[in-house]
Order: sequence, then structure tokens, then C-alpha cells
Amino acid sequence: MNPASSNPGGDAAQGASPTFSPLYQQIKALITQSLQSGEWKPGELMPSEVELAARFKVSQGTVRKAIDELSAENLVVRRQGKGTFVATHHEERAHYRFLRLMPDEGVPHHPESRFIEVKRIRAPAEVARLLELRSGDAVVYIKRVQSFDGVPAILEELWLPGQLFKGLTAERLVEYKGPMYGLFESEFGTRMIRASEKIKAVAADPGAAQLLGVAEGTPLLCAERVSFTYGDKAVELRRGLYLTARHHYLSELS
Amino acid sequence: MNPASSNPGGDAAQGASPTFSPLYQQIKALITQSLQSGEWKPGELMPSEVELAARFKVSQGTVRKAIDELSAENLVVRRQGKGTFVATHHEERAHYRFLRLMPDEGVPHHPESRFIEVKRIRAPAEVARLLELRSGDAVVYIKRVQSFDGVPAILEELWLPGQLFKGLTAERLVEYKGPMYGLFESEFGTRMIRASEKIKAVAADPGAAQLLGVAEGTPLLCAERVSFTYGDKAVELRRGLYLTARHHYLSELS
DNA sequence: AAGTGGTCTAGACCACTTT
DNA sequence: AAGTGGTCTAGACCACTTC
Repeated sequence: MNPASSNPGGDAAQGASPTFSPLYQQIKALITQSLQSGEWKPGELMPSEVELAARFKVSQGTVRKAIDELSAENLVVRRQGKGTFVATHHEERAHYRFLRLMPDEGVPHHPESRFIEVKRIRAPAEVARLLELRSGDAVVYIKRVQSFDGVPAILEELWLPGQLFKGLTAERLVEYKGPMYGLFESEFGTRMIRASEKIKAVAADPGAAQLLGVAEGTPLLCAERVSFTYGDKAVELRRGLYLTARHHYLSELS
Repeated sequence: MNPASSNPGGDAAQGASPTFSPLYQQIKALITQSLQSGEWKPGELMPSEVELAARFKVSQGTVRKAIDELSAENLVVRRQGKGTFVATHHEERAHYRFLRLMPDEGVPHHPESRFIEVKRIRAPAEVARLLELRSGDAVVYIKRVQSFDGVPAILEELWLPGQLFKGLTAERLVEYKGPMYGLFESEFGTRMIRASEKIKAVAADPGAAQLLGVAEGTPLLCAERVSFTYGDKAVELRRGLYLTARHHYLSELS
């Protein structure tokens, strides 16, 4: 009678794929598609649960469970009495999800950037492999130093798929205020959803030592990050060297 | 009519506290108490949702939501068709939740331990502060080296509240096979629920260099961990020095 | 007053496991 | 066949926000 009871037969418009999934997972996938396609933009209010339930012809409870998971994955933000909003990098609370370097004392705050180099190059083999590109594809290369209160603490290199970041120039980076992920989201339509970091301890080479203002051989924390957007697509490679004299990398094991 | 509708008045046996919480949160707290008290032990099967619903006089859906959260926090494990089990450190899948050092190549596996020192001491001020003890309280101090395939990679020091780990000796540690957290859980009734790590890069001092078989000054990753049991009570301080030549610390940002 | 997400209930059926 | 967790629905009421 109701549409959901036909679920076991596979009622969704997903084509005749051999995999079945619960209704709420199918709804979640459909909502994710709308997020990815930009039907609702970052920061915007999404349709209410009741509207979505009507649109997908399922009960509100099913939509609710789908949105529950999207909320847990930080793709959307629920606000009681107001509605559900598309998550955005343009808010304080989102900033520290990807910035794990904390001061040993005092409250966290944002570093200032100084860009050393911004250019377009052909992807080296290693970069291409991690970004799932072909070796030689165009990538944007960025090198910058970040400082807290004028004291350098982070030396960072980034590689971004040239395809996705066509108009990215040094000027845009310099004039933009706020975290880079905000720029990527607003200007290039690419939102970072999650990331994975591999961390090592290394000795500062001459170049890093000079830029960070420390002695050659100083132990630095090296974090290699691969960031993913919708559909687990890799869209950023980042290698950061962190000076941990007065800061630490915070990792919550839960 | 039904017991839940009296919720807004505060129906639970929590005393006349000024804070109100949803019914499922109260149920969650009651279940957590039973877990903490050992009414159901690690690895054991818990009562079914239907039984718990009857016991607490709420609907199955409310118990379900409570257990959903406990499951998300890794306090319990659900298995369809079988039931809900109390989480335990005695299973492969639980081991890598607190062991983040991964080999750069190949599949993760467990290190072998060699204990350097095990003794009872008075807590230094810094240790006491982090473990929320009084300075001078008894603590168990452990120092060990861990190796992968015979190659040293981790130098670790631990401080544990003496109160909680009364019978902990070097012999117990040496004869016990498997992760220390399994020993703590089975023999001392203390389960680690979550932990917080502060990570820095440091230079190997003479002692560390000798034990890890590297040159003095070699960059090492230093992870200072505070672990918590039920009720967010700190019960372990651990300082690990990791050799990251062939391994890395894995951090998922999500 | 109206709309939103948040909680709670009750009942149905499904998928999986064990007896 | 019986029991378990997993999904789905429908309806009620609450807390919060806005008009």
C-alpha cells in the first residue's frame, strides 16, 4: 500500500543494480546528490523534513534518519526551530576540524599566511598517485608559511587538481581573508568533507629551517594530508611542517 | 497515561537536580551505570532491547536510541540477530582504536613488548595534575620498548593511579599476552573509553636513542596521551616516543 | 499562531541467527 | 519457530524560533 513496503524489491530509481540498501540510505544518497550538485548551497537553509518526506514519498522518520547521518558526518547542521542548513567552511566552528595545531597555552586562534610560491605544474608521479590523477596532469602548487602572532610555525605545500581550480592565482589567495577551504568552497565549488593524515617526525632541511627561523636539523612534525570531497574523491594533497616548540597536534581517540 | 509522558516533570530516580534531559538520555545513563558497575561484563551479551524497555518502562524505540549512542561511542557492539554485547579490548577490531602507529608499507600488526622498568612511585606534580590526583599519591610507573619484527620503534612510559592498579607487577605484565588494555580490563576492571593525545616532534635524548637504537638527536614523534574511563575519569597517562622512519601516525579528520 | 527540528510511542514487517 | 536487532510508518506532543 505505502511506497516503502515495496522496498525489498528495490523501488528506487537507481537502476537495476545488484545491491539493495535501506530506504533511508537511498534517501541519504539522493540528498547528498542535491548537496553535491549545488541545489542547496553551503550555508543555505534546506527544505524541511516534512517537505523532503513529501518529495521522496516516504515518512518523515525515514528522512530524519537520513539527515541524522548527514549531520553526524558534518555535511549538514541542524538547528532546532530554524531548520537544517548545508554545512560551510565559513564559520568558526568548522575551522578547527582541519586545523589540529593548538597552542600549548592559551586559546586557539588562526595563523596569518604568507605565500611563498603559487604556480601551475605537471603532477609528479607521487602527487598524481595520491590525487588519483594521471602523471603529468596539471596541478596547482602552493607554498606558504603560517605564523601565530608574527612567529612562523607552519610551512605548508599544497597540490590541487588543475581541472578543479582553474582560476586560482596568487592574487586571489592573498586578497582572500579567512581559511583557504572557505575560498575553495565559495569560488571553486569544492567542499572538503573529510581528510586523512599521515604524521611523522623529521629534521628541518636548510630550506625549511630558513623559512621557519630555526636551526637546520630541528625536529619538525610532518603531516601529509589527503582531503576528500563528495563521493570520496581526493581533491587536495597537503604536506605541512609544524614547529612544535610552543604548539602541539591534537588527536582525539574515540 | 504512559510513563514517558511524565518526563517533562522529571520522572527519573535521579534526584531533584535542576537539569532536565530527554528520556533516552536518562536511559542511556542508567545503562552506562550498569556497564560501569559490571552488571554486564565486557564481551558479554546484554539484555535485549525488549527486556530493557520493560525494565525501564519505556518503549523499545527509546531504548534503541539510547543504545544507538552507546554503540556510536564504542561502549557496546550490536550484532543483528544475536543481540547487543558489551565492548571489550579483547578483539582485533578494538586494538587499532588506540594504536595509531601504522607501517608505511604492508599490513598493520602488533608490536612485541620488552619491559624496562615497573615500579610504584609518588606522583610527580605534572603527573598528578593530568591524572587528577593529589601530588604524592601512589602511581604505577611503567617503561617499555615495543618492536616490530624485532626492530625497536616505540619507547613508552606510563603512569597509572596506584589505587586502581594495586596488584600490577612486572611479572603480570610480562606473562600477559596481548594488549595492555586487555589486561587492565580483565584484571583491574578498568576499561579505557576514549583518549586525547598531544603530539610533538622532539630530538632523541641519549637514553631514548640508546633504547631505540638510533643516533642521539634523531627526530622522534612524542605523543602524550591521557585516557579516560566511564564518567570521563582520567585513569592513564602515557608518553610515547615513536620512531617514524618506517611508520607513521594515522589521524583521520572527519 | 505557525513552522521547525526533537522526543516518544505503538505496531508492523524484514534480515539474520539460533534452536 | 522463536528471538534478536534493523527498518519503516503514523501520530502525538515538546522546545525553540519567527512572524
